[in-house]
Amino acid sequence: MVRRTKEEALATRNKLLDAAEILFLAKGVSHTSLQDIAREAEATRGAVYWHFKDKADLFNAMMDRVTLPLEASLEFLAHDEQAQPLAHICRATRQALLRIATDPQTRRVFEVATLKVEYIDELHAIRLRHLRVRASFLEQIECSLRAAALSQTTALRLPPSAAAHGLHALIDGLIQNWLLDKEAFDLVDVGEQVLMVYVAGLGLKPED
Amino acid sequence: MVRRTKEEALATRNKLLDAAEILFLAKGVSHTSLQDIAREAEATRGAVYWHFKDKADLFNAMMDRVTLPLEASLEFLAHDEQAQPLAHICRATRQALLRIATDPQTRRVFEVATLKVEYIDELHAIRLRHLRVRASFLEQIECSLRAAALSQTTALRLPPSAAAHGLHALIDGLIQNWLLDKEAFDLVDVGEQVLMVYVAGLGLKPED
DNA sequence: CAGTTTACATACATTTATGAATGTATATTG
DNA sequence: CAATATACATTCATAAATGTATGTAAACTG
Repeated sequence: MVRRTKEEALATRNKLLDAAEILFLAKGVSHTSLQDIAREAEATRGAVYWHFKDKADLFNAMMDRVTLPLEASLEFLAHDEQAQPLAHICRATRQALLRIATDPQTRRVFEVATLKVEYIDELHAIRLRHLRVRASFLEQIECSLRAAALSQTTALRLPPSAAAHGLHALIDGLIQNWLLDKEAFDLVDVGEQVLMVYVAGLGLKPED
Repeated sequence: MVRRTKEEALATRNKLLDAAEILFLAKGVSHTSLQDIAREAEATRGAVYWHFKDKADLFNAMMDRVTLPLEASLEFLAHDEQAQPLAHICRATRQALLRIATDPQTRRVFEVATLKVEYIDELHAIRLRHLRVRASFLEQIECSLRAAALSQTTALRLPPSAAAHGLHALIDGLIQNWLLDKEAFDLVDVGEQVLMVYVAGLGLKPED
């Protein structure tokens, strides 16, 4: 009917993505129709098909709203030379866990991405991005661990690559398990504690 | 047409579940129709609906074929009083990782359960079981950690509950990340190494 | 060995999602 | 201010999945 201005169009797009987040979380991605999303956003499928090619495209856009800023901050941290690499990892981890635990949108999208979607060819992009982010994260951890060992003049008890995989698995596993049952434990507190334990196990002393 | 004997019927059922495993893995659960499964198993939807109430029922049956024996062995371990609780955990973990890494059926089903299905109400059973198994696992770990600390007359650096959550997250995270990219690292080797690191970080000496 | 149940196959009715096509009123542009 | 592009809404055609209902031949049972 009424043609919208560009701002209004952007608002419509965001309402569609908001609706998608909520419905994906509640019913799963593949059990949510574009009709459902349009209805929840008080629009029609016409609007959906105008803004997005199909459901996969909409899904990726939904992911972008959350992960793009997150990846950006990760990149930022990666290029930031730190005097205390270990404390740096701990702070970054703590911040990430805090954000997941407290920001509803981040939590919603993470939960959708881990529990409410099937990693299939159609959504291949999400898998690729997941792998890319992980690779970059692993690289940074490994680098920081090497630097920390060097500055403490101690040898890591593990090859740095394996040590990094373990640290990443620890954090990742905590997040996944917390999403599965948020009452089970406090994500930020337990996260900080077990991270310290793991780092100590590697043979490193806590900085700061 | 031809009525089958009971053994043949069981064989049909298993062929259907085999087909489901393969198709679920390839296309995701919700993008696999019962038609697809019947065709892959060289049967018809009639056979599917005879053996299973619907897709959710079939999915649960598929899970049962793998997880029931696994849970059974877990229960078995739980009731087994061990003189060396720490070594006990390590052996059990190693065995689980080895099974996932080497048994194709176990790997398929784990991959489906973690990456190829949406945790929604319809499949609520899988979530409940997941939580139940996790709770039982956590309980056993916590118990073993306490026992190990006691026998070594050292205090854990963490409350046992948090320590258990960390250990579980570590193993779980490793499995999930390995399933995401099996070339990235060796599940059994890295698993064993990082487990040792974490345990050491808790303040425990390796037994055995 | 007749009756019953089993283990499916086939056919049907219904629902639902999708994508494309078309319509349209208004913002935007030159 | 005319022309065009935008931001949708509506309609249509098609495909596909589901559940149920029915058919059936052979296995099992008393």
